[in-house]
Amino acid sequence: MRVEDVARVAGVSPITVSRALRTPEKVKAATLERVLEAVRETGYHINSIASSLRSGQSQFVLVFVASLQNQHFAAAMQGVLDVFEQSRFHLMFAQMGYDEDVSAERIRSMLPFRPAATLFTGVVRNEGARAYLRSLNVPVMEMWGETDDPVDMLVSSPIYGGGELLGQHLGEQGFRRIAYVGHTNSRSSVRIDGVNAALRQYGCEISLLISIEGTGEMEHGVAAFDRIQAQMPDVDAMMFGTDVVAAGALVRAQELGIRVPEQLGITGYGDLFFAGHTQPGLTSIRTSPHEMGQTAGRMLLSRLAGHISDERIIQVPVHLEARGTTLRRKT
Amino acid sequence: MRVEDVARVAGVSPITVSRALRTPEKVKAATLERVLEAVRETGYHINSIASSLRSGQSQFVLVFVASLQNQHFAAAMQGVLDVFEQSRFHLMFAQMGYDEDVSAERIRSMLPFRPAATLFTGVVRNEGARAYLRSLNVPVMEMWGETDDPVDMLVSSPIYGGGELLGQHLGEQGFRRIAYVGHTNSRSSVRIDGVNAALRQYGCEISLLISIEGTGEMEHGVAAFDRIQAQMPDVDAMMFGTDVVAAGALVRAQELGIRVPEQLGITGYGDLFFAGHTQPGLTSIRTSPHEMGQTAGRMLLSRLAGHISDERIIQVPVHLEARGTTLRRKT
DNA sequence: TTGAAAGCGCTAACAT
DNA sequence: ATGTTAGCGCTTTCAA
Repeated sequence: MRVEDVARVAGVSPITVSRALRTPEKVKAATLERVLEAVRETGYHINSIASSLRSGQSQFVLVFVASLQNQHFAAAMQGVLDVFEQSRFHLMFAQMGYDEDVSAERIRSMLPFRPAATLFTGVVRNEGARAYLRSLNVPVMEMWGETDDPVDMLVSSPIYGGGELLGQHLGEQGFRRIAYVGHTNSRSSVRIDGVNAALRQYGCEISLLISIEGTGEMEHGVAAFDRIQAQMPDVDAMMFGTDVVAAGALVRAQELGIRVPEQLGITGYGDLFFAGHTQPGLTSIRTSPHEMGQTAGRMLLSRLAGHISDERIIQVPVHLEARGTTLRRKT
Repeated sequence: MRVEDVARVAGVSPITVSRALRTPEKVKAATLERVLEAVRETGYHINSIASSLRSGQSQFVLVFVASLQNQHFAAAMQGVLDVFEQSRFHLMFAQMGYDEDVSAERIRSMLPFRPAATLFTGVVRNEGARAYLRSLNVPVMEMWGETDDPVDMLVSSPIYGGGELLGQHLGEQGFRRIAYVGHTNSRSSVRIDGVNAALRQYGCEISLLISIEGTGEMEHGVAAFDRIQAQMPDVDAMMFGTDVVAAGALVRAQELGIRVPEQLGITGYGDLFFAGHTQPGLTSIRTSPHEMGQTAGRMLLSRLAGHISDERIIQVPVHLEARGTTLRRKT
């Protein structure tokens, strides 16, 4: 089934069929009706390959995702899928590492065709890649990163602010000898800065920083717990970059009979499904990844529909979930 | 940059460039060398839109995923991404529901271009869709379902077998009054059949079946726990379709001071990251979703490379992880 | 408002 | 082993 077939059935020329489908307002109502009827009758579906080739505009949105095994990214991508579901666009997935260092070459290799838009689960730091993306002249969505200067649009979670909330809370609860365990790349260091800024009001900062890489697992929390106890016996709070690792540390504390939060405070990040159900409940920062994905998807769709907005940066707020692992004072 | 440009630099005709890239063995070594050098020099990347249009073969693998918020599916998709990373194929993601009832129309709407292959995180039950997929004449990969008759290929997790392992284990540990909480659609009912088959050797079957829908959450486990206790006060084991829901029930049991496993056994399914770390450890079935994704990806790639195998169905084995929530006898 | 002609970039089919 | 010609299905450009 090709436009030609539909055109014959409708008694018009192929180009009129094309117009009826892409820009119906440019076709007389009666003609439009005939064409749509012919489309229904023939079961025609556009060949978007041919369409893309000729028009130079594809219906592909290129999505670079750090890892689908990271629940936050997976949830966000589901949000993006939800939003694009009803649109004429298709999502193509490719991997980027965790390091925000997508090269221009990597992107270019994914661009045998001109994508309608691109989306990254991170900020693109590589200057060559940024320049290349700008030169493509299509909407670019970055997510999660903390930056004042996105290539185009940014939907982010206030990482610095999340750190501040935790630091503030720990300070308020009287914790002073604090260790931090997590990624220490550019993205995460912003969070650490936020923690320290808040803690300074209480006359302290993070005393010990332990760097872990890759996807955090509970075992990492167990190991980090022991390492911290060895290096810093007077530690009174441990902060973890993700809830999963924090949960591992919590289990370890309980094995060793260390009382939480009296002797030791523990915080996670991300407010995963189990955070409210551990014993005691794990203090964490609630981000809203699925909502972030939907927001990013909607912004892209709106832009693809030709709407231009001045709002280039959207912050989806984070919330402190103060629970049993740190609550030791009435507030 | 087009083939023409590369051809000029290499001093050959465009078709030779095309051949050098697609079927290097059909080009003389010296010519190949010159062409590849010219490609490097010009930074040429093939326009796969044009390539697809002309050749009728796209480089798109169409992936229908139930939900990326389901960790098993997300992990599997990451496995697929890993495998396709180095290939010339691109992955396009679309949604299918949880209900294994993808319609032919839904698939057709995603096929304005002819995909090189398709992959589903489930079994396609709809007969129209199955017929349509067969008519496309491209590799079709289904995953997870229990079926003797996949459209083409199937990488599955032995659902019946997983149920059997759990039923056998519970029987052996002396549990007899058993409730099951989970999905009850066609996919899951196979698992329940497996449980019952094993339990029959011990003279019992599942006594109470509670159906829940959608993504299981810990709260569902709490609610189901209370409902079971009310309807079946002499229950001695509760089985849950997913670890998350099981973890909710475990928390509830502890709140109520019910001793696990002495008074009550609890099982999950999926062996999520936390299963070995709850107190006591949660007995579960370990599937290997990331590995399943890689296996499925490799089978597709192999098929796309022209290798034909008789192995249409691959079972990625599951393992019983017997832990504290059910271990009450020396075995 | 509609149509005719041309061509997007590549590769199949057919030569040589 | 390499080249020539033509055309995939659509939509741009230009004309009526």
